[in-house]
Amino acid sequence: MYGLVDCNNFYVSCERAFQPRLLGRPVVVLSNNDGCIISRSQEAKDLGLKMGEPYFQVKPVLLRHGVQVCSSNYALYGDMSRRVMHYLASVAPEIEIYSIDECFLDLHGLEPYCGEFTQLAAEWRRQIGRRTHIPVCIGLAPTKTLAKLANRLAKKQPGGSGVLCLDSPERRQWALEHTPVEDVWGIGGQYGRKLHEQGIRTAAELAAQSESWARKQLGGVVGARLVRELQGRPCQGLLPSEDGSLSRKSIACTRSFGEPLSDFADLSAAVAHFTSRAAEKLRRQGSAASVLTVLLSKNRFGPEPPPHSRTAVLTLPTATSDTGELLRHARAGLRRIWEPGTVYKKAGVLLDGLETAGQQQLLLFEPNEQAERRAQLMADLDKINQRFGAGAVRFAAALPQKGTYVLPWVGQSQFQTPAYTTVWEDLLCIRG
DNA sequence: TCTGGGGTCCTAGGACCC
DNA sequence: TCTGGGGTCCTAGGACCC
Repeated sequence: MYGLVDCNNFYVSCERAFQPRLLGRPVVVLSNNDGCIISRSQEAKDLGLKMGEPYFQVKPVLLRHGVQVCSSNYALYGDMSRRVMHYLASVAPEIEIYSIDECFLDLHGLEPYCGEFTQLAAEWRRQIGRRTHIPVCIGLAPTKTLAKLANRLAKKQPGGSGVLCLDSPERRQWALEHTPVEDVWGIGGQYGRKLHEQGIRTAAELAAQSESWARKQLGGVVGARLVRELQGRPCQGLLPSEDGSLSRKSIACTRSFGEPLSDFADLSAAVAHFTSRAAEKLRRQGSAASVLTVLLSKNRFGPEPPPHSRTAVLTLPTATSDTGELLRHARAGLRRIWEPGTVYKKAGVLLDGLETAGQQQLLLFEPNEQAERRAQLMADLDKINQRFGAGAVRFAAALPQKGTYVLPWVGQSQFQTPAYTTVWEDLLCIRG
């Protein structure tokens, strides 16, 4: 049996956990620079507000209905996510953290120790609510795809228990018949339209197709796997990891600017900042990168025809996780694509060709003191920043100009809430 | 005026090589 | 009129997921 735990309207729920006055009211959370709506409470959904809608377009609607607006607060969401995942990892045999607000559970082998999966999941759900104030729903089924489907139905039952277990063929058939085909995991807009044209409207009708048909219609092996999983035959297990956190094949740090930038100096500082952040993520998962991509984008909504972005892909002489070295390559990449007089709206750094860190040193015949000292320096840097806050110690290349700490690429977050759980100064104060 | 970020996987044309 | 074939890399983009 597989489980899928999904935090309901996660970002909004995190804000509500520390601001109970937001309960029962329409709330939305905005993306970077207060750009788009990325999380909505049920009340906000009921007003017809859509995922990804630009804030400036729906502002009148938000005002009219008194919708509470929050800028995104990733320090808070990341920490709340860790708490939920940590609890699940302590009670389930295996977990796979699928995203910041979702994780798969592998419950195989647990059957002898629990009478009813439904009761067990309901207890986990209750515990998560008690410990974090984050509401979750749990779907249980013999495959990951069916667990996703069960979760979706659990969420839709008004006043339901928040748990749905598809442990019999009859329940699975019922669930498939009550799921529109476009809501199946892996069916997006394109495939959804295509299936409707062929008269396939529900997950049940899709599950009734043959594997060879799916192979032809839905992108080869991926489609065949999807149909098998809907039929209750598992073809994907949990992805392996030490603690549930997936080891990524690529790591990115990209950002739209608050104000458009043109100067090489500004863009260089922004790219250096993104490189530093990406390098930190890289070291956190114990990897080294052998390919670095620098990305510059113009305004993709502007009147200019595409292309709107340029990339420079650099193959590094050896895989590295050293911020200093990555900064050198990033700067060289930026030089290659930057054009004077061009107005840019976004930049980014992507790290690919990831290997396990340390491996590449085995290629050397003698121990490399220099490399060891650099590795120690990076470890110390990460330790200091973990203790005193991100960016407490930085490379000078990631500073905008001598003596200033104003980052020209950082935009407005008008409705920022405190980082309640990760910054001492932001700790919630309750007066008795 | 303002329209996110981080992933995975795939496609397709052109350059270049054998 | 006819004018190789196959491989890799580079670049830009699409589809899908959260």
